[in-house]
Amino acid sequence: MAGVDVGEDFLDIATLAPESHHLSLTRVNLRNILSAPAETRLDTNALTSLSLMLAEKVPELRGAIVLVDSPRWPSDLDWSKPGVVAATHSKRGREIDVGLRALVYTLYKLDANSTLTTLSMFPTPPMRYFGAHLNSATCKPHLRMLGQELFGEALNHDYGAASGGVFTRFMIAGFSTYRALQAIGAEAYEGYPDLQFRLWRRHHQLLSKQKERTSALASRIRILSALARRLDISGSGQVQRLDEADAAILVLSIIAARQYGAIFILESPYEGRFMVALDEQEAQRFHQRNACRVTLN
DNA sequence: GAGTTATTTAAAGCGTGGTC
DNA sequence: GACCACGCTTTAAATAACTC
Repeated sequence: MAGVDVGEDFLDIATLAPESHHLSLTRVNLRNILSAPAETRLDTNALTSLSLMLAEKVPELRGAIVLVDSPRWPSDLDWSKPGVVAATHSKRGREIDVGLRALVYTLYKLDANSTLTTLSMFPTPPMRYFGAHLNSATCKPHLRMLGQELFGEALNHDYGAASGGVFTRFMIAGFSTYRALQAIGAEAYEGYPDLQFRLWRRHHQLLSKQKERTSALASRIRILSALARRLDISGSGQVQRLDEADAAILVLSIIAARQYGAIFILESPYEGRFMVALDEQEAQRFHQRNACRVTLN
């Protein structure tokens, strides 16, 4: 079982091996795909380099269930088709996002005292956003290498100047991570650390990363430590970064949900699959135990 | 009460300014 | 020069606050 927090330059991976009671943290430097050994460079490519790096640095990932904090593909493309194919199933936003909002809204309606009110998610941008960033002269070399392999000839199109913020540019690394995980036999799901922290915080405060930057990490470490204690898992004390905390909550909340909560899987053939871990109380409100699969569309 | 406008929230990174 | 805090970038949706 593993959780992956995706950044432009790094993947932070939290793993818990079967029967193990220790959480391991690993940071993978994505810029290292530029320096693949010369003897293999001809036979290999950026996505293969990434999967080799993952398999070498985190061998437990082979055959693991992995939650990734990134969407699987641009919002206007169809994941079910090979290559770059425009999606036709949904014109307004992702089905996964709509499904998640409905889930959170239902939980709120079932408990008026719930602190879980609405769900704020940054929308996944369409292909033109990623195309414009990848075609920009200032694009980071390792992102360009990954992007060229992901999108191929679709990048020959003129997407205009890269506009807007760079918030969601990290998703190029996310799309690549799904491919690399697939290549090493991992079963990947999308996950959302902020939602998992809110669902598992119990009486602890969860402070905003944006507004209370200095206390945000401490508030997350308190939630992780409490959860790890309940599960009798060591190693949560290593968490020193927000990225590590995000990776750790993904894996710990899923393990906890398997023991005394419920797991929801939102599945869309066009967008991929999303996993949510519910704490005991929320699971009881839904009269759910173990896992529940919701097929979208 | 209906309609409009403002505010809030998530995501990662970059540039600036202050301190040591 | 290194390090840290801070403000800013985008989008969609829910809600709060406002006018008429």
